[in-house]
Amino acid sequence: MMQIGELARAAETTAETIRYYETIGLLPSPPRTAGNYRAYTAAHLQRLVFTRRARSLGFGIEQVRALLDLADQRERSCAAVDAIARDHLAEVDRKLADLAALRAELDALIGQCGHGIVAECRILEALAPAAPRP
Amino acid sequence: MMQIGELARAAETTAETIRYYETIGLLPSPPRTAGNYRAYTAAHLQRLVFTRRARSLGFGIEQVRALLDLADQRERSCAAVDAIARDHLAEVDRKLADLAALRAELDALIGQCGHGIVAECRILEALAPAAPRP
DNA sequence: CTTGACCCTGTAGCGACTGCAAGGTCTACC
DNA sequence: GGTAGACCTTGCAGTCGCTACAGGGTCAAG
Repeated sequence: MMQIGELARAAETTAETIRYYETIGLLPSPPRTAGNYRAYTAAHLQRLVFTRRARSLGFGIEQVRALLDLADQRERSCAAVDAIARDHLAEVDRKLADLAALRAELDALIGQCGHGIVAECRILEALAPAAPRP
Repeated sequence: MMQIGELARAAETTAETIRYYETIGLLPSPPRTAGNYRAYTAAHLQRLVFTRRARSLGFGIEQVRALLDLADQRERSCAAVDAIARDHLAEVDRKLADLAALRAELDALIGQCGHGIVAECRILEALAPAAPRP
């Protein structure tokens, strides 16, 4: 039996996060000691490590919830697991593309700076395309 | 003089966002009509377009605030503008690297799925490295 | 018996909006 | 003059995934 701080260290997270996961029903409420402390087992740790790892891979809370549920149904096909992971990969690819496009635009913007005064700054001009040029 | 909906359409945003920018002091409070409607000019539109464009390039609200302040000091050197833009580019590069690393990890995870049952799913195993294998 | 490390609940805050409720105003038409 | 409908007003709650308190309780060591 561990208490919450120990569990947090073991899973490289914080007690606040663990309590948060409990309130949103992502992790089960553990039994309590006589002094009302949460008492965790290795099974709780495994579930928490799973959760933190999925979160660190960018899965959302609801996706993690679905993955945890699936992991409990050991006889089911893992097609649903695969689908969640592929959905998430597609989402990550979308974000990567967006960010790369943004980077290119930002880079072009910076390349235009002539290091003069603000009145002639091409970065500011590029940001405000409707600005009148005297 | 435009009212808020017209300004929103012209800047491709919403009235709610414009009012939000006003409450946080990013955009100035415009004069009001007799009926208490906000009355905007072309200058307001220009400032709003600037703001939305900077936001769409990923600059944070505080960075936009700084850029707007700088744009008003027309005689200053634009080195500060350049610095803000370069800082942001560095931040975007960091995010791109993080996301690319995450993508690679996720891709490796998915490649392991043998399409069997959950009990043997390598995706779930990879997520919970401490899981005992029977 | 006190110190200090740990734990408890409950609530507010972050960023950048978004959505909604309950009401006021303006224009057009009958 | 009445009314429908499009617009506007304020204020507040919700989003996501935590994080940071405040104000208390518990427990082992010295």
